[in-house]
Amino acid sequence: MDTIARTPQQIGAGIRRYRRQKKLTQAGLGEKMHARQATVSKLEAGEPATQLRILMDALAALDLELVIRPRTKLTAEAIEDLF
Amino acid sequence: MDTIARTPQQIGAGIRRYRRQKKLTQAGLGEKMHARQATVSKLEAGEPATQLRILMDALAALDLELVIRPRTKLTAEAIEDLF
DNA sequence: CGCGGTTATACGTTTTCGCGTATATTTATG
DNA sequence: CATAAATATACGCGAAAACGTATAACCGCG
Repeated sequence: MDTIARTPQQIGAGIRRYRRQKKLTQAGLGEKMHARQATVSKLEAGEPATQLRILMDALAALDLELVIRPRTKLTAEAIEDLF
Repeated sequence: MDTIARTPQQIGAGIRRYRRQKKLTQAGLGEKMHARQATVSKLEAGEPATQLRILMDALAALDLELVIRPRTKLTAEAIEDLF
């Protein structure tokens, strides 16, 4: 399932979901992307000052990609995803 | 058209494309998102250490959103977009 | 319960942001 | 061309990340 993100928190939540799907720990992901477990923790927590490099490294390590697109109207279903 | 991004450079290029579509200058976008023109410039240049907050503020100001999804195979068309 | 694995947090250091301010450089337009 | 507008770059500063290392808090499972 694709994840819509409009805030750093939502990005973090998405990363976490995909990481768990792949049965990886934060430490395991950290190793793949050459970052510390603590850094992965902050990324997933949605720390707004996290650097883009960290995000992109995580996405690459999880074989994910970003799409930038015009904001969609929120469907009832999408609203559910916010929680 | 949606933009696929796997690197900070591609994110920057996407932002720039959407900004121009909206007939905004870097300074104009900067004002909307409470950042300096110089900061917008670095974001669009794909500076990897740009902070997530800056990216999300820019997306919000441009009425855009992110989607996180598994990497797609590159179609011939998508490969064109890389250049 | 108790424990092993996972995740959150801490401290000191190095690195780098984004800021204000200012200017160089590039690009568009008359 | 000339000139204005837009974009890239510079310097010094304060704030905060990511780092190594370590430990505390949490969570599932026997």
